[in-house]
Amino acid sequence: MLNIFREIISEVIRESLSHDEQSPSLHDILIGLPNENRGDLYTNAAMIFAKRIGANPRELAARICDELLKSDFVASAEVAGPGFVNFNLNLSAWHAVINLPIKYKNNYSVCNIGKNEKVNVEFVSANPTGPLHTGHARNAVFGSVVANLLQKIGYLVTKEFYINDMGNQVKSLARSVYLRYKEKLGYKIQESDFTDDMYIGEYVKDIAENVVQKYGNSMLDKEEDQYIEELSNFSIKNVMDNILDDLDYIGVKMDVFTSEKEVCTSGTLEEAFKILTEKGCIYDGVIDKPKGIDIPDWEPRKQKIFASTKYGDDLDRPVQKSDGSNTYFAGDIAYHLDKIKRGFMKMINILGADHNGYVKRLQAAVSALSDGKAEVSVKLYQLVNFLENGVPVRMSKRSGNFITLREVVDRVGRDATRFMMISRDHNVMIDFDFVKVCEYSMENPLFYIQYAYARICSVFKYSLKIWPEINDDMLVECSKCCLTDKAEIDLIKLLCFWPDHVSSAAKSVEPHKIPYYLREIAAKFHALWNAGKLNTALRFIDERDKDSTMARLALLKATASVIEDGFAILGITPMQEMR
RNA sequence: GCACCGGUAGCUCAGCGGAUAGAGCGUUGCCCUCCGGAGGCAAAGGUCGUAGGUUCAAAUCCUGUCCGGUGCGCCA
Repeated sequence: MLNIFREIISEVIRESLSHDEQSPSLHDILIGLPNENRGDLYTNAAMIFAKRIGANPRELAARICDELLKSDFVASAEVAGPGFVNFNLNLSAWHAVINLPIKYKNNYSVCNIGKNEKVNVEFVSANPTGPLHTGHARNAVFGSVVANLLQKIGYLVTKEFYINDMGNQVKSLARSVYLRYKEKLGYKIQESDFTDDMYIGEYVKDIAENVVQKYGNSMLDKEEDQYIEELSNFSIKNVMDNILDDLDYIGVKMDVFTSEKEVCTSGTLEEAFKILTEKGCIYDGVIDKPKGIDIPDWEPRKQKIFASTKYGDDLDRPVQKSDGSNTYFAGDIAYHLDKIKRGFMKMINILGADHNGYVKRLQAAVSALSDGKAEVSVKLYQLVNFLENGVPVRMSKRSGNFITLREVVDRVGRDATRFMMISRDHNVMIDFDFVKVCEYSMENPLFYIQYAYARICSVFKYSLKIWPEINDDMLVECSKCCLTDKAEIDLIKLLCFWPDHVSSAAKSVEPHKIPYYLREIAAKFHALWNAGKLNTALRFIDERDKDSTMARLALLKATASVIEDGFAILGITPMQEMR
């Protein structure tokens, strides 16, 4: 619907542009809801484009008004202030909007801004050394919703998990499992046998049990260098199975898992080094000591370094340690080359805010590898603070007493967890209060939206008892002339902007806009519900008047459809009743 | 020292170039002959951390500055 008006406005601007200038795309034209008493819709396009055209904004606005008025949908239009165009629609325009979500269902918000371009969304990518915890929960939900949104606007999305199955942490895991394994077989093990880098969660004992099942006591007499490889692989497999279950538990399904080890042994790493060396941005040198922080045992060390400052980083970064082995960064460079080779020119990585120092070097590497053709956008999300009725829950990773993703979901449910994790801008810390998240109150927007949906379902249940024959096609076809009240039109306006909001949330990678908007829709619905109590003419069901009931049911159907679409994006199941 | 993020109503947060800055909670006062009151309506409450700058227009963009969080050589 809004695009009809965008076309008209765009046409006016196009006529005024000289031929060599690019005409504005429809997405560049803002149409919004103005404040009360200024009309139904407004656009600032005249002011935005006046400068480029060299025209007077008010004159351009006047021309836009003239063209808008030619549309059957437009009742009136006027220039206001420095060049705003405010315009009002005929009721028939709003009534036509109602049909769209009913007819197109989840496709109502689909568009093709992405033009089927491939996008890789890498998220979670937890170390395979233990179960997912709370930080991963935010990561998982954020990543999956971003993927859903990008899909909506026409990108071909691949959801990917990078398995860090190399390096010391994997060996530590194997050593930890080995200790528990010996314990299972009757050896006395002290807590002090576990060094700081080792893992002491209960899951380590579970893996050890599996080792006993599979290997019996055949591992017992082996030296570390004999068991470490076998046990690492076995442990990683166990932990990854667990992580997959955890992801499933929170409603996340990955498309691709890529192993760091495979990337690093497939020749991609050498290829990446070759490309970067040919570009002259790999050299042997010494990193300067960072200023302003104390590193007591600092000493200069010669190592292989990537000149990431050439591509906007603050410091050059080592790709090899002084003993000649590769750093984690080296593997990650190879991994991103692998993504590029698989055809991803657009990549999104979801990382915790504690990785902020890593962003620039990664972008530098991708830029260098692809001559600036590929781009990786890193979305950092802030911490989640867990509270128990306002009191912070203490966590310590070392003691193994951190909260796992599974515990959170067990406690408050999958939908509540997902909603809470996605309801804030990723740049903002979340206070996740176990008590409040479960409350049935206004402090819990999820409940409020679910309640709206359940009420709509309830109305349909009731009305179908009276007229069992009513179906979606009839709701699309029926006359909506009786829908004239402000409360009704207000709700329709919100439904009208739904596709706009989805694409704007997707383009800016800001999924939290979805829950906020759904809350607004729910609020308008609840207002309408209550309006029917004061004014019986506004009640949804009038047993003596099937026609006006159908019109109202159509509005409710459209509302329910948008809520369903929004929940699908968020990965949440709408509830038909709240009991 | 440098980098990234935040600083908007008593509290938790939206808004991120547009016309009188919004919502929930909390406070105060109203609304059930109801298709689910687990709701709704209204009032009070703000020089958008601060100082400059750009613009017809700044909470929004730029620069400085203050406060809070995070990170900064062979951890991955």
